[in-house]
Amino acid sequence: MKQADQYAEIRAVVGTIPRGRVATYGEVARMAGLPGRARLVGTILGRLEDPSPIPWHRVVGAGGRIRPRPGSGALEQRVMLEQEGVEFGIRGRIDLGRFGWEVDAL
DNA sequence: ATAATGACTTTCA
DNA sequence: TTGAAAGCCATTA
Repeated sequence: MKQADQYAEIRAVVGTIPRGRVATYGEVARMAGLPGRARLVGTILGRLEDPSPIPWHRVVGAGGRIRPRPGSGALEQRVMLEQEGVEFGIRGRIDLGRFGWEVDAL
């Protein structure tokens, strides 16, 4: 399998995250068929062009925490998520039990 | 081919 | 609960 396909797969998975929900880097990697490549997901999202159709803001760190990153996008991400209805608790944490992606299984 | 880097995660003090 | 350290893995230099 070519790496270009894996990149596409990751972008596809991120694009599948429903509005108002979030997924962790690790989850995205696993669903893209690349377990253990959480960092790769972050790397790819960071290489996306500014105006990208990919909802990168729906990808957060483990435990529903916004991961610090170069630039001031972290703040933007939080704002966008709040606009989609995602609630942030104290300390800026997201309750994955309610806003996580694969929570419908209940 | 070796070394450094990073939008990650988990473990331990 | 918070912060530091190590583990992991593909990309870059």
